[in-house]
Amino acid sequence: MPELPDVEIFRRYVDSTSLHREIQNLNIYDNSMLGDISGRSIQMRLKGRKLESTLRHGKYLFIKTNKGEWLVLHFGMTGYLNYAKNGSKPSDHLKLLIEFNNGYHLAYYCQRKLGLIDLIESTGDFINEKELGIDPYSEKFDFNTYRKMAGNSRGTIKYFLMDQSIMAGIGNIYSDEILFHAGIRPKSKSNKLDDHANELIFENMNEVFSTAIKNKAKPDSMPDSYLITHRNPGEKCPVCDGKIKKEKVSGRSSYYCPQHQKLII
DNA sequence: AATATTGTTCAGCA
DNA sequence: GTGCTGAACAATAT
Repeated sequence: MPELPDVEIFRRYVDSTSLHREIQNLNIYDNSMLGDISGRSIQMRLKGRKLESTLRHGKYLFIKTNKGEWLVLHFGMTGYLNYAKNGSKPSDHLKLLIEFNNGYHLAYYCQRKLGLIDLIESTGDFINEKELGIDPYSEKFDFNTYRKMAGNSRGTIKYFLMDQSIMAGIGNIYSDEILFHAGIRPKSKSNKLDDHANELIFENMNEVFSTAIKNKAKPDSMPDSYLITHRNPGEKCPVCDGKIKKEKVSGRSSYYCPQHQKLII
């Protein structure tokens, strides 16, 4: 489920646990998740180094080493991090283990192996190669930029929000959440939305991100007025009298409330 | 036993 | 080129 807010939580987690300590040992347990580099090479290049800072773009987490290289982590659908004492029993699906010289380690788990572990020289080049669009949770992102992009897109608003080459970071869960609060149905046409509708989406996008991040991106900690814990067909809408509906949009199961979310075509 | 999850990438079609 | 669908990738739950 790791989308923008989840990865932002991971980023802060690394910041508060794993920076400025020497890497004593590093192991990779699955070569199928590597980018254009061998596990051995990552190990050799990171041993004895320190992690210095972090950066997030969309659903990607970049961790800079004191050599200037960046460790890249993508979490696919099931990836997560855990910082713990060495020797503590590792869970299943351990893919990467970074042991520090203070007796603790940072572990990366990924059950369904759809993530990525990589080591790169330049985050800018990486973002270009992956054709990632602008990160919607950044200073540079303003309403005018958003409005222009939405107006130029001919597909559904759901497709637009989830297209990583337009904006990077929004997935199935949070696109539904944003549209739920904006009161617009997922199948609405992106370029048919007027300024008011676009403003609603833009505002709620920020609201949803900051709320999710504030609550550590844990579904159970989110306000009850959020869709995230009510993603069941037929369940009562948490903000009106409607009933939650499920519909395939852009290849994904999309949940919305037909009562308070308007279809704009 | 089939289906549904979750995200990315790619093939194929209009 | 754009929009969109469906498949593949993996592993698990219902």
